[in-house]
Amino acid sequence: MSQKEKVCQQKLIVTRDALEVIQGKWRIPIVLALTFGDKRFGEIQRDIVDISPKMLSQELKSLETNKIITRTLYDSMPVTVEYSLTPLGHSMKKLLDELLNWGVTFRKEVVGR
Amino acid sequence: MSQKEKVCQQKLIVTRDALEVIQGKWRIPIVLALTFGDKRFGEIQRDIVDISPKMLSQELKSLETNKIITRTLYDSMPVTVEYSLTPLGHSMKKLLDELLNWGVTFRKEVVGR
DNA sequence: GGAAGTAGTTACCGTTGGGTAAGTACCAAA
DNA sequence: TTTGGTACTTACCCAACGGTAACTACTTCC
Repeated sequence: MSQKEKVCQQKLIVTRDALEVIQGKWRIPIVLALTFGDKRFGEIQRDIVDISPKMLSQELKSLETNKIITRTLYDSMPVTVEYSLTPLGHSMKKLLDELLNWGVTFRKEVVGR
Repeated sequence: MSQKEKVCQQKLIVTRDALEVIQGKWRIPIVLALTFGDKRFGEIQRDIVDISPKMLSQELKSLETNKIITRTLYDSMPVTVEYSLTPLGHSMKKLLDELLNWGVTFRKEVVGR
């Protein structure tokens, strides 16, 4: 196997690992919403209007187990829960920026505006 | 709605549009493989060892309709087909780099190398 | 007491993403 | 004529992703 092919193989492995974690319709949008500051369940739901509470709950859990966000319960009245990005979550910002950037490019090229 | 919330909304819209195009297990890996040069069907299959011909064919078509790759048929003996990135496809390189970068970070943090 | 807001959970169901296996069609070399 | 290489397509099936709707539990406000 050539050097080039080896590099290709390694990049593919790492990229596919990363993809597994951020796959799906909702995980990236949730992380993006949290880059604007810590938010409560209801706030995220209001940002991402068409996500159901079931999916939001499910995806928040998945992001928590992958150490991308943390869940903090405040014993206030009424009980509130805040979600925030971990350092690992914050480390996704450049990735999110590039995704947004490319989204703009794609929009111009294909969608036509 | 505050200025911040408006920005959040707009970013969410564009990002979700972009996500739709690159979603799934295989599209990003295929594009990544093609950043190493134009390739034939069989070559991509050898790079991404566990992709089935069905999925490869299906995802190549999807990438073609979204103008990310082009399909060129060479009337040689035997007939060969080459897939290559369009300018829009090439514009994904920074995104792929960041995904790889983050993949490395994630690996260190969670998988534990 | 009833409504409304907090943060979810549960049950049910349908679509689609993806896997397996086999088949197609063409050509070349042995 | 059989094998092998090119590039797929087709049929079948299952699990996971995601949607809808209803329900829970607690508290405060009216």
